[in-house]
Amino acid sequence: MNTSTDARGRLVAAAQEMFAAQGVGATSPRQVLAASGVGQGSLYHHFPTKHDLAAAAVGATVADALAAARRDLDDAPDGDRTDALARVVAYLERPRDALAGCKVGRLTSDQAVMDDDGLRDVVTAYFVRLLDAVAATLRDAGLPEGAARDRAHAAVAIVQGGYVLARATGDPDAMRAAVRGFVTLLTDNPEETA
Amino acid sequence: MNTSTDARGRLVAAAQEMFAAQGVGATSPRQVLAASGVGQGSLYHHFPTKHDLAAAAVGATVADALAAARRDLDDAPDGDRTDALARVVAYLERPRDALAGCKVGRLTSDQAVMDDDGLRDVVTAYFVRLLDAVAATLRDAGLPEGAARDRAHAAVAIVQGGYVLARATGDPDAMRAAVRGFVTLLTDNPEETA
DNA sequence: GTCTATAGTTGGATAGAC
DNA sequence: GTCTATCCAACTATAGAC
Repeated sequence: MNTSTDARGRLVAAAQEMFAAQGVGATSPRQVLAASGVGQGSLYHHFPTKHDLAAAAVGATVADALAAARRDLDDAPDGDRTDALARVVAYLERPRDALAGCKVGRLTSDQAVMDDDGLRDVVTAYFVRLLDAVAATLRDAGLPEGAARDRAHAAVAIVQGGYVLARATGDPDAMRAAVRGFVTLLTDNPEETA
Repeated sequence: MNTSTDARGRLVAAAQEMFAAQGVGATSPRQVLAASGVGQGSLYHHFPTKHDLAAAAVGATVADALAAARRDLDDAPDGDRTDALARVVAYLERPRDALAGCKVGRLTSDQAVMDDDGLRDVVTAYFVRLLDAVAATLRDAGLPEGAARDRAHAAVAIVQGGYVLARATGDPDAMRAAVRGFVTLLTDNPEETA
């Protein structure tokens, strides 16, 4: 892994950027190639098919996204009950490029991803782990299992739906309004029902 | 409008179905043509370009979706305060084909739609009107302007995000869990803050 | 490991007969 | 208004020189 790592790395980085901007299906290997600055032979040497390139790029993007979420959610070393709900709120309110859409969530309506078992599984794993992490934090906040899972689903849905609203209306404030509406309800109801 | 209406209608219906299933960008005029059963000449007679076909199909899909939402939200002829919140809950809990994704929401990550001013405007108008309708119903329920708008954004985001979660996890219950988590909070907090 | 050249397919769109 | 035949560009991928 000397000069080859560089070409490979540049290809993956370029692919991540283009996939985020315009989706996997709509991005051709040729475009990635042009953006990365490497030659055509290099691309097909490191990634024999488009699937291989997509797997590397999507895997890297998912790993980044999950790490970012965990930085918000797993902040406290001990189980601090009062702080746990604040960590979920911090996750919800983290500044996001709303008009760009979620790099991972957008893949769920990308035909090229959902038709490929390997890629779809990576996306599935991301959301399963994210939901688990949010639910665990809500249990730390004192919520019973059922309510924690339901509210975790709601929290992640708010973020994903916020992206959709922002893109649809062309207004980043649409996402912030959705988060605000949900956070107000969430923080006023910290621990009843299931 | 005699036999031509039939061919045109079948083309639009086929396009709506295929766009919903696999997106606009991923659907070729040739596929629509094959699914509709009409000949190639017919397609290009009624719709000179793919844009024209997409505009007709997306317009029809958006009109259907908005009408469905209004059936849930505008149910009462007078301003029934206690009933209004129930109408929003009915909108949220309406059975949906969660694994298929939202026919309109998915368009927001479709490059072919967002790059086309005409198509994007149709999608934007749908969400603006939907948000207005939900917010109006929440004001009927007694919420002040600011809270009504924020919670309307949250409600629509829950539905859109619910679709994303269901598709991502391959589990229709993921959407139901998100709706349940939100509805529980919403119905316990009918009218404070802004 | 990287390059240029090119194969084979499908994309969107048009021509011209009927 | 509808048909078949066809054009050209872009796509994914391969071949073979360096």
